Amino acid sequence: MKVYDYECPIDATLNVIGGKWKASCVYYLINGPKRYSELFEVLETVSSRILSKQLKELEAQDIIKQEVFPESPPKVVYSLTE
Amino acid sequence: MKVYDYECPIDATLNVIGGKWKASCVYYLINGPKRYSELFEVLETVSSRILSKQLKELEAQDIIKQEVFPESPPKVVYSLTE
DNA sequence: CAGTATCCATGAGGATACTG
DNA sequence: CAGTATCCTCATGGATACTG
Repeated sequence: MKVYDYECPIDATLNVIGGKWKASCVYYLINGPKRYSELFEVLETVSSRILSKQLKELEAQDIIKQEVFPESPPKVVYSLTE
Repeated sequence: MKVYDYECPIDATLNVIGGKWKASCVYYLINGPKRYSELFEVLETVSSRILSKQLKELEAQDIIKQEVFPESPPKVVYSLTE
């Protein structure tokens, strides 16, 4: 949870959960790891570009982590970090 | 705190504190009522239009309340609702 | 002092099609 | 399946000037 370098804790907080779908992603991942497609479905109106983007940002902030299974078709699972 | 009519609690939450300055306003008001100009100063880089707008929205959501003292120069005080 | 009026910039988010 | 590439829209926020 590297959210240092913020003068303001509120800034830090909103930067983490401020994205339109970020809080929801984290929320769903509380119940355990989910595949990309599962998140995509449960979010219903998100576009794949946006979901992908927000997941990456959450990952960059060490909120969630990604696991790639080199299969065909590919399988990518997201889960919360500890 | 009328935040009904939301299918999603996360939506409700971000709608309340999602504005760039809203959470900060609420934060400063925890220590007691503040005048418009006090909030304006402490926020430093907010423009008056935006501050005004976000305060109104917080008011509309019953998060804060406004008190106007009919003096000259005018005095307007904001505080958290209970 | 506490706003409003105007006008402007930006980027977050979205739709759709395509690919390894 | 899990994204990327392109292109687009619009809300949010901002700068500045003005006013009761």
